[in-house]
Amino acid sequence: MGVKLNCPAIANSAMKIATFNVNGVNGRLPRLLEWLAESRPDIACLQETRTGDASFPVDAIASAGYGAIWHGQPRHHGVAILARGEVPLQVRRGLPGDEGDAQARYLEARAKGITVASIYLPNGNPASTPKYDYKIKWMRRLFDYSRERLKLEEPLVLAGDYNVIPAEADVHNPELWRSDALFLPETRARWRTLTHLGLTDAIRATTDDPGVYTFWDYQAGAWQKNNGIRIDHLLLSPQAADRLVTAGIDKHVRAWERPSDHVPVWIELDLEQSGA
DNA sequence: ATGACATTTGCAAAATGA
Repeated sequence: MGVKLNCPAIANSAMKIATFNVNGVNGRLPRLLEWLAESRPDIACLQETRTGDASFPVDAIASAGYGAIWHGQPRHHGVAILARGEVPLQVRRGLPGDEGDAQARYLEARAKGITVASIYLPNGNPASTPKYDYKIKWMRRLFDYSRERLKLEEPLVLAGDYNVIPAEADVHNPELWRSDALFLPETRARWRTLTHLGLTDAIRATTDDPGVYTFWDYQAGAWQKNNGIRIDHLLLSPQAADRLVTAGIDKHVRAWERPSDHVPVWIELDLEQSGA
C-alpha cells in the first residue's frame, strides 16, 4: 500500500463488524431491521436464524440495504452473513472435520475486503450427555480449522455465539454456572487453545471491566437483575487485532420490545492502517 | 432436581435453548 500524503480520518476507513444471535430471524425481523438502521454495521454475522433456507427473509434485509448469504435449518441453529451494499462471497458453508455433522453452525465469507465467519458453537448442556461431547469435538474442529486459516496471515474475524463464558469476570454469579457446559473447566480450556493460537478476544482487548455481558436469560428476571453472561465473541487474527480501533456491546437492544436474549457485539477495524 | 420463558413448526405440543 502506498503512502498517503493526506492521512484519512479513521471514520473514513473504519469498518464495523458485528455479531448478533437473533433467536429467530423471522420472529425477530423488526428488531433486526431497527438495529441495522441504528448501528449500520458494514458486516453483520447472525446466529440462531432458526428457519430453513427457503424462508430466510432475504427481501426485507435487501430493502434495508444489505446483501446476505445464509446457512439455514428449520427450527434450530442457522447462521447468516450480511454486508451493507453487497452480497458476501461465500468461502465455506459448514465447519470441516465431521462429514456427518448436519447442524447449520458455520458460514464463512469475504465481504468488503475482509474474511469473516459466523459461528454458532454448540451449547453442550446437559454436560453429562453426548451433547457435551459434540460441543467439545466441535471446539476441536474449530481449533484445527482456525490454525489452518491463520497460516494465511490475513485479517480474519471469527464472530458469533460461542456458548463459552471465558472467565469468572464474564458471569454475574460464577457459582451458579460451575457445572454448566458454558463454564466447565474443559470448555474454558478449549477456548484458551483458540486464544493461544494467536486469536484475540476483541472485547477483552478493549476493557478489563467485569460485568460486561451479551446474554440475559428470559427467565427469573435475569435482565432486570443484570444476571448476565458474556458468550458472544469476536476472535481476531493478529492482522485484524492490530487494526482494532474499538469494540462495543449494544446492551440497550435487550430492553427493546420482544428482544432476543442476546445483544449485538461489534468492533471497528481500521483496514487502512498498516498494522504492527 | 425442576421450572421459570421464548423460539420454531404447524395449528398441539414437542424440541430446543443457556
